[in-house]
Amino acid sequence: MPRPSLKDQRSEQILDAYLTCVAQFGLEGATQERVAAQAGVKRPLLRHYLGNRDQMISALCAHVVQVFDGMSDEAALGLAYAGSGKDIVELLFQEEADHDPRLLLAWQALSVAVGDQPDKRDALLNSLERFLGVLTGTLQRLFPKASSAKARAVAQGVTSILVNLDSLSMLAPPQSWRDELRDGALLLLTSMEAQ
Amino acid sequence: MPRPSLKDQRSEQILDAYLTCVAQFGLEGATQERVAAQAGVKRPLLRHYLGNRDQMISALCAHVVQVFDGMSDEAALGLAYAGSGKDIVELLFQEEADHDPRLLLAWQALSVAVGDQPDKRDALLNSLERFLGVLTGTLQRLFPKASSAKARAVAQGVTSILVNLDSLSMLAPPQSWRDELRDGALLLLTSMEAQ
DNA sequence: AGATAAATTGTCAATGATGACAGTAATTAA
DNA sequence: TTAATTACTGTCATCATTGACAATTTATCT
Repeated sequence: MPRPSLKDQRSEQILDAYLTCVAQFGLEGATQERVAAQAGVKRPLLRHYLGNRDQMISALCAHVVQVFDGMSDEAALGLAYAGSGKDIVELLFQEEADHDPRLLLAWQALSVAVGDQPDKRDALLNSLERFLGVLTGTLQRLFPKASSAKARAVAQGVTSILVNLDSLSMLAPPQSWRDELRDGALLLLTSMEAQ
Repeated sequence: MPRPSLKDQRSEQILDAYLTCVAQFGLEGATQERVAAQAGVKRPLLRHYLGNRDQMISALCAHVVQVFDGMSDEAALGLAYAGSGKDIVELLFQEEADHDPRLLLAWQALSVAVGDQPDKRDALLNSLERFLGVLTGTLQRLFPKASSAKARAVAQGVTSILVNLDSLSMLAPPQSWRDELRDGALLLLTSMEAQ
C-alpha cells in the first residue's frame, strides 16, 4: 500500500556524503548544507532520514565504525594469503587500489570530537581494536616464534604509519614521504624476524 | 607617549588559547567566543590583536609552526646526548614530562583544513620536515653504518607513532596501548642495528 | 480510481557566529 | 596637567546554521 521505503538506501547515501564532508572540513565544518549538496539532496531530507544534529553524529559514528569493520574484515581476507612482511606491506600500502583516506580522516575527526562520550568513544576504539587484532593475528601466524607482545607492538606501529599516511594525504606530501613511510612499515615488520 | 603595547604578549596568550580550542573542537569548532573564553578576554579583543577570521587562522598556523619548531629544537638538544635507540624512545615518549598533545592535534586539524592553501601547506610540511631532520640526523650519528634512506624511513615511522599517540589521547586509550606504541617505536629504532 | 504511507520540498523562526565601530579607560611622555 | 596612543568594552547589523512543520508529490495496493 505505502510507497516503498528508501530509508536504508538514502541513509547510506547521506551518511557517505557526511563522511566525505567530515573528512574534508571536520565535524563542525560539515554543515547540513554541505552534506546535502554532497549527497545531492535537499537539506530537510537529512533530518527526515537521520534526525537532528546529535542523531546525525551518532549515525555517522556507527557508519564509520561499520565501514571500518568492513575494511578490517576485507584486510583479514587478504592477509590470510600473506606469506611475509613484504606481502603485508604490499597489501596495506597498495596504491593502485582505490584506498581513499576519507575513512581514517573521518575516524580521527570523530575521535577528537566525541572522545568524551563513552559509548561513541568505545565504539571507535573497538573498531581500531578489530583492525589491530587482524594484523596481530597475521603476524602471530607468520612469526610464531615471536612473543605476542611483540606482534602487538609491531601491529600498533604499522597501524600508526597507515593512519599517518592518510592524515598527511591532505597536505599532498612528496611521493618520497610515502615511500619512506612504507619503508618504515616494512622495517618494522622485518623486525619480527629478529632474534 | 603612548601606552605600552601588549600586542606581543596578548597575541601569544590568545594564540595559545586558540591552539587549545582547535585541538579540542577542530578549526571550525574553535569559535571566537570559545577562544575568547579560553583566553580570558572579551571577543572584540581577538579582532583587535589578530584581525578577522582568516587572519586569525594565518596567525594560528604561524604560531603552531613556531611552537613545533621550538619543540624540534628542544628535541635536538636532548637527542644530542642520546646514545642508543632506547635513549631516543625515553626522551620522545617520556610521560613524567608535561608533553601535552595539543600541539600535534592542532597541527593535524590545520593540516586537513588549510591543506589546499599552498603557503600554509608548505609551512606545516616544513615544520614536520624539521622534526624529521632532527630525528634522522640523530639516527645517522648513532648508526653511521646504516644507509641514510633507512634512517629516514625509521624517522618517519617513529614520528608516525608519536603523532598517533597524541591523536589517540582524546580517546583515553588503555595504558597498554601506549606501552605497545612505545614498544613499536623501540622495535623500529632497534632495527637500525640490523645487518 | 482512490486510499495510504512514504518521499520530497518550501519556508519561517530561533539561535549562533562574525564583522564593524563607537566609545571608555588606562598609561606614558612632554 | 594634557596630549597621544593603546587597551578594552558595549552593541548592533548581517549572515550562517539549525529546528520545525506544513504542503506537495510519488509510488504501491485494493
